[in-house]
Amino acid sequence: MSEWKLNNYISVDCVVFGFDFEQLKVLLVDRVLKDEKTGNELFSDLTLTGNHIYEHESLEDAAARILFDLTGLENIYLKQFAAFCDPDRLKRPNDQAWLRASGRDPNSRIISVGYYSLLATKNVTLKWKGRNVKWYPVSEIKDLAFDHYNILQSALVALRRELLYEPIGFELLPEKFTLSQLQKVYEVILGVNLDKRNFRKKVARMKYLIPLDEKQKGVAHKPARLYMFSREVYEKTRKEVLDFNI
Amino acid sequence: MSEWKLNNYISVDCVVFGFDFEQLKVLLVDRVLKDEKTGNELFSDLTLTGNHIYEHESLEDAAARILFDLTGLENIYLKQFAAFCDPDRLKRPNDQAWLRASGRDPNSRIISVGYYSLLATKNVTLKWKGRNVKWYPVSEIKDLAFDHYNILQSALVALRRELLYEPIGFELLPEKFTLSQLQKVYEVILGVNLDKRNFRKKVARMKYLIPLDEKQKGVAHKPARLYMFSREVYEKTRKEVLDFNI
DNA sequence: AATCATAAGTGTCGTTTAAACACTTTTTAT
DNA sequence: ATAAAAAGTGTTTAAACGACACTTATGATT
Repeated sequence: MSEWKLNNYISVDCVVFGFDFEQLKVLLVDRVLKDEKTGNELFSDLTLTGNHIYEHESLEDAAARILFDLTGLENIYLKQFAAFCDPDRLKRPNDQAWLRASGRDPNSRIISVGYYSLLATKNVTLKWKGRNVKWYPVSEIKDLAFDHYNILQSALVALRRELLYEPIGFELLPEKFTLSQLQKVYEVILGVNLDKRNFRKKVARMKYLIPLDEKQKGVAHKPARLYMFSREVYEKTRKEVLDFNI
Repeated sequence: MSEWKLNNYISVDCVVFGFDFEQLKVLLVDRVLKDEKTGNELFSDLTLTGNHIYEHESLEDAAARILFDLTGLENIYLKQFAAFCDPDRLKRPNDQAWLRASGRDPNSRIISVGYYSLLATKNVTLKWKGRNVKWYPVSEIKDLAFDHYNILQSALVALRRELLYEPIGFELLPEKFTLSQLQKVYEVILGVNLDKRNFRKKVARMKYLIPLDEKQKGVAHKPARLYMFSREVYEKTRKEVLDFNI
């Protein structure tokens, strides 16, 4: 057993969550491996969006870069949630073939740090035209390449927990949103049904949720009032709000 | 800017928290650098306990190994809380000298994954006799080597948060403990004073806190009833308990 | 043996939050 | 004009929170 391991590679995997007012989605890349000579497709599966880090780049910067390359957006909500390091995490046959085909030592060890980010899908125009990147409903995903299914599940757990205790639901919505849309965020991510009146009573206590003098337009029902999230109010009041749920 | 970075080193840093019924403490190593020729001490400062990972070892296993080497204990509570990757995290003069003296390229990049662990100091006999490892009160620590002060603060934030939402206070106490000792855990870590009667009402609702037919001995006051934590009851009831504090 | 010092242990009340529950209103589409 | 769709709104009961003070059991001291 060597004292420590050289040639560990560090990569960042981004679990890019998106919300379209109906479902929680995640950005996945279609990984296609073709036979070098014949050009026949050997296999095709899906991966999270990820990349190795540059030499003078922090993990956070690498994650932001990946997101920028995908969406052209900056200052997206990004949260590191875990590091993945199982020595056998890239040892499945497809993954080994993929590593060989892309010129990497299939025995090298790649440690990956996971970030999740939150977006409203309608804010996003996917930029990474060179590859096949699309939104997929999280609930329909059965398996992914590498250990990415595991990473995704781990991101989901972290997201649920974060959502329960921090105001991050807004990050999955456009700047202006309705209370029903916000409620749906909680319902979809936590997998529960919430009572509309109780939900509204609860959010009414959140000072950082600012009602606007503006309503939905073009909907075939009573138009809802729009709200926005005020980060300033949140930062100001977060210390007061800290209560100890022992 | 290279496509990705070779020769990243991965290490694990363990923030080993201990509790002695009075204070929160942390295990630190006295890092002494001596001049190669004269043997004079060039500097001495404190680091967290950490190590590089072995070739076929997961991060979790590496953290458990470090803990075992320190204390001889297994199955200690261990929680990964963050990865530290700032490209300049080892660039202070002492750190550079230390890396050179220990035969490492001072320009190599070391990415460190942080774990914190929880122990009752009275359960522990420190084993790592070769080096100077001791408990230090967390509240008295002003600076540490490398970016370890930053890592420690980050561990503290993670610990406080975890303590608010999960029953981990027990991990800092002996198997059998009194309610006042448990209350003290919360008070010290969260930095608050709690009302004894309200605290007891609250913990009375925790089914996994088992009162024993046993009392403290040898104390110069009314002896307290002893309790223990039941992991089985906790696992059974945790799903019921999940409520959504939206 | 009596007293002291120390921490354990215990209950009430007013306030806040949680959870269950149904109807009216406003808009667009037909 | 009417229908369809989602917005918006209040009450009641139960549980939890937060503030607050005295009695009890033990070992130490005299």
